[in-house]
Amino acid sequence: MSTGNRRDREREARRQGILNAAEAHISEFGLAATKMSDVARAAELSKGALYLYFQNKSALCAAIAERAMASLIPTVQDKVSKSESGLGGIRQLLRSNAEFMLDHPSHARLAMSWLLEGSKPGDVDSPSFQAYRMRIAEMTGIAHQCFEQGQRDGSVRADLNAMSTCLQLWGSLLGNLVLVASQEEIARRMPLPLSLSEGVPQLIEVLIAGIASPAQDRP
Amino acid sequence: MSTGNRRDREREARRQGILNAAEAHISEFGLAATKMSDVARAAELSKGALYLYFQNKSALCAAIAERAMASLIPTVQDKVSKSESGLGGIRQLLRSNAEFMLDHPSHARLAMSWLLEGSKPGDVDSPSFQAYRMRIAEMTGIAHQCFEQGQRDGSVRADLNAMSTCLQLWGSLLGNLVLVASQEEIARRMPLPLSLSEGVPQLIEVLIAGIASPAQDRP
Amino acid sequence: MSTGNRRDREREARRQGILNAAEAHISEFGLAATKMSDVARAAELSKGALYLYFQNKSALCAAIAERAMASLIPTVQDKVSKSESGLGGIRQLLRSNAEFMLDHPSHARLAMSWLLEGSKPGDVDSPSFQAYRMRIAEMTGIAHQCFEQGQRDGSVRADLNAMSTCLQLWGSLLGNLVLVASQEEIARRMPLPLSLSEGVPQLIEVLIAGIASPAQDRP
Amino acid sequence: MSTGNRRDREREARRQGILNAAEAHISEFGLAATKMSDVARAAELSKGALYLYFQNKSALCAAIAERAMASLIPTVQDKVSKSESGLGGIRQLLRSNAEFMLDHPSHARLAMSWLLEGSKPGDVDSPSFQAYRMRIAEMTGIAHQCFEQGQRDGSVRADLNAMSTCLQLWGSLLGNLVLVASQEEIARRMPLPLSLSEGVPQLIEVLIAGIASPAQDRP
DNA sequence: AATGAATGAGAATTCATTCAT
DNA sequence: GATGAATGAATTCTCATTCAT
Repeated sequence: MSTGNRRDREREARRQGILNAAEAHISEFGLAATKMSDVARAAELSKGALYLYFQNKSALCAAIAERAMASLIPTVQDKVSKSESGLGGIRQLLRSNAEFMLDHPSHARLAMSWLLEGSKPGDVDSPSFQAYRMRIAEMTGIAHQCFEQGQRDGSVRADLNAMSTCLQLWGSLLGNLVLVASQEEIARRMPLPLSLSEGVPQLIEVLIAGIASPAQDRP
Repeated sequence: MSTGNRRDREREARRQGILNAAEAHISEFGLAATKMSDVARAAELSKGALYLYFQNKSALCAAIAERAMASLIPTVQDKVSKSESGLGGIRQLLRSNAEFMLDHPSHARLAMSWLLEGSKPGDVDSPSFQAYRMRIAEMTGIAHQCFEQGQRDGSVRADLNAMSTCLQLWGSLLGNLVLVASQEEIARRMPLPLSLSEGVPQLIEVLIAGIASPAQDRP
Repeated sequence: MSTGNRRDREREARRQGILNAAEAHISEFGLAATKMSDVARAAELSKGALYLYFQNKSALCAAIAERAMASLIPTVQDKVSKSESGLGGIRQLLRSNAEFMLDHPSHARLAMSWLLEGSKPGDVDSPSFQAYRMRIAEMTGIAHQCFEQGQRDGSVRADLNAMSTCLQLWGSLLGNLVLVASQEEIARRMPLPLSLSEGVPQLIEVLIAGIASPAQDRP
Repeated sequence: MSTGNRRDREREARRQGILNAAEAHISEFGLAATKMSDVARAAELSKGALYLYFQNKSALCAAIAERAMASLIPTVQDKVSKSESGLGGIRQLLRSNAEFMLDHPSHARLAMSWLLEGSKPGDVDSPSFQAYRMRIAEMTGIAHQCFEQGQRDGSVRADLNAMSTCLQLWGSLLGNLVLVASQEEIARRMPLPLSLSEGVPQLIEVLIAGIASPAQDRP
C-alpha cells in the first residue's frame, strides 16, 4: 500500500490535509456555506493549489464522502461479523454508522446536501465519485447480507423487503443525524429540552424493534 | 378571517400565487436551484413585486413552510381524533405527514435544505418565520399529546421519551422523503430496483412497530 | 420597425452603447485583451448589467459582428447595383468592405480572432450568432451573384470557381486589414516605410486584376 | 555551427523537442488554447524545464516562428534563384510559403494570433524575437529583390510599390491560410462545399495575375 | 539540470436585492 | 402598487511563472 516514495507520501498528506480542512468547515457551516477559498485558507494553501488535488468542488466533496465510507467499512465489517444474529448485525451496522456521523457531522450534512443540490453533468464522472460509488456498493452489500441473514435466522421480520428496508433505515438514520448536526437551527424553530445526539441510541433501538421478528430481540 | 375588502383579497391571492410558484419550482429543482427570478417568472410577476409580498427569499421559504403546515394540521387533528389508541394516532399522524410530503415534495426538500443551509441573522425575525414557528408548536403539540396518550393507554412503549421520540419519528420520515424526492440522484449512486415512494407505508409500519408496546398493534 | 415604446428605445440605446464600448476597446486592444469588465467600465455600466443584454462574451462578439455586417450590407448592395459589370461590382464590394474595416478595425480583429480562438460548444447557438450567420449568407450571396454575373458578362475570368474565389478575396482583404490594424506590432518586426492603410486601394486593384478576364478592365 | 560538445547537442535536441511539441499543439488547437503545461506534457518535460530553455511563452512563440522561417528561407532562395523571371520568382516564393504553411498550420495561426494579441513590453527584447526579426529581414529581402527584378525584366507591373505589394501578398496568403487552418470554424458560419486547402494554388495564380504586367505570364 | 508543487492575480458569470419611474 | 433595469459582491476555476528540493 505504501509507495515508499517521499514525494508521494507528502502529496498524499496534503490531500488529506485538504480533506480535513474541507470536512471541518462543512461540519461547522454546511456545504453551501463552504467556499473553495475557505477550504484553501483552512488548509493553509492557495486557492489554485486545491485544484492540483481535486478537479473541482464536486470532486472534493466526493473524495470526502469516499474517505469517510472507506474508513467506516472495516469497522462495520468487523462489528457485523461478530454479531450472533442478523438483527444484531443490523444493530451494529446502525450503531457504527451513527457513531461515525456523530464524530463527523460533515458526513451527514454532505450526503444530504448533495442529494438536495443535485449534481451537475460531469460531476458523477470524476474518479472520486466513482470511488464513492464503489464504497456505497460495499456498504450496501453488507447491510443487505445482514438483513437477509436475519430473515433466515428468524431475527428479522420476513415480510420486509431487504433492499428497500435497508435504504429506509439509512434514510432514517441520516435524517436524524442531520437534525443532530443542525441542532442550533432546530432550536430556532422549537424548544429543545435535550441534546439531540443523546437520543440516537434510542432511535436505533426503535428501528431495530421495528424490524425485529415479533417475539424477538427486545433488549 | 376575510376582510371583505377587494384590495386585500387580491393581495392575498397574489401572495398565494407566489407561494404556489415557488413551491412548484422547489419541488422540481430544489431550493438552491430556485432563483427569485424563477419564482417571479412562474408567478407572472416582476422580480421587484416579490419583495412587496415577502421581505426576502428566506421569508418566502418560511411562508411556504408555514402554509404547508397550516393546511396539514386540520387534517392531522381530524385523523388523530378519530383514532382509538395513542399508537393509532401516531400512525395517522405519520401517514398524513407522509402523504402530504409525497404530494408536495417541496416541503421535504425545503425543510431539509433549510436546516442544512442555516439561517442568516435576521431571517428568524420575519413574520413568516414567527408564524411557521407557531405551526410547528401546534404540530408538535399534537404529536406529543398523542404519544403520551399512547403511553397511558398502553399502546406505546413506556420506556421512550415522548418529545425525543416524536422528533425522531419526524426525522426518520423527513430523511426518507428527501430520499424519495431525490430518487434521481440516488440512482446515480446505487442501483435502485424499486420506486422509493411505494415503500413509505412500510416505513411507517416499521416505525410504528418500533414504538409499539411489545404485545401490541401488529397490523 | 420602431416600437414607439420609450422603454424599448432606451433598452436598444443601451445595447448599442455596450456594442460601441466593446467595439472601441477591441479596436484598440484586441479581443483577448478586452475583458467584460473593460467593456462595462467603458459603457459606464456594472458588469452584471452586461449580462442583461448579452448572454455571454461570445454572444456580445457575435452581436458586434452582426451589427457591423448589417450596417455594411445596404451600402454594398447599393454600390454593387450601380456597377456596369460584374467585375466592377466585385471592386465595389471589396472597396466597401475595406472602407468599413478601416473605419472599424475591430471588425477585422474580431473576425480573425474568432477564427483563431475557436468557439466553445453552445457559442454558436446564441441568437446573436444566428443573426450573424444570416448576415454572412446575405453578403456571401451578393458576392457570389456578382462574381457569376462577371463571368457571364465576360469581365471575370471564367476559369475560376466563384464561391472559392470569393472566399479567397475576402481572406486576402481580411488578412491585409488585420495587418493594417496591427501596424504597430508589425513595426516591431520590420521597418515600415509607409502607412499600411494607404496601400489598401492598390491591393484591391491587384486582386481585381487577378480575377479579371485577360483583355479586360485594367484601370 | 555544431559545438561538438555532447552537453550542447543534448540541450539543443531538447530545445527542438519543445519547439516540436509546441508547434504541434498550436497547429491543432491554436495559440490561446495552448498552455505551457500542454507543451510540457507533449515534450515529456516538466513545466519548470520549459523555462530553462525559453524565457517565457512569448519567447517560445518567437522561437517557433524563427525556426520556421529559418528552415523555409533556403528552400525559397533555391527556388527563386532557378526562376527565369522576377514574376516567376514571386510565384515560387508564394508557393513555397503556402506549401510550408499548409504543412505547418501552426505558423499561420501563430503569426496571426501574435499580431492580434499584441506583445507585452519586454517580449520583443528576447533573443528569440531578435532572431525572428532577422529572418523576417532576410525573407523580406528576397521578396523585395525578386519583385524589383520582375519590374526590371518587365514581368511585374511597374506601377506597384515593391515593398508595399510584397507585404500585401504576404497578408493575402496569411489571411487565406488562416482560413484554411480554421476550416472547421468557418463551416459554422457558412456552408463550405469544398476543401479550402485545395484552392490555394488558384489563389496564388490570382495574386500572380494581379501583379503581372498586362501582356504577361498567364500560365 | 530538472522537477512539479505552489502561487496569486485575475477571468467570466451569477443572483439577491434595490430603486427610479 | 408594480416594474424591470441596475447593482456589485461573491464564487468557481485558470494558468503563466517561480522556487525549494
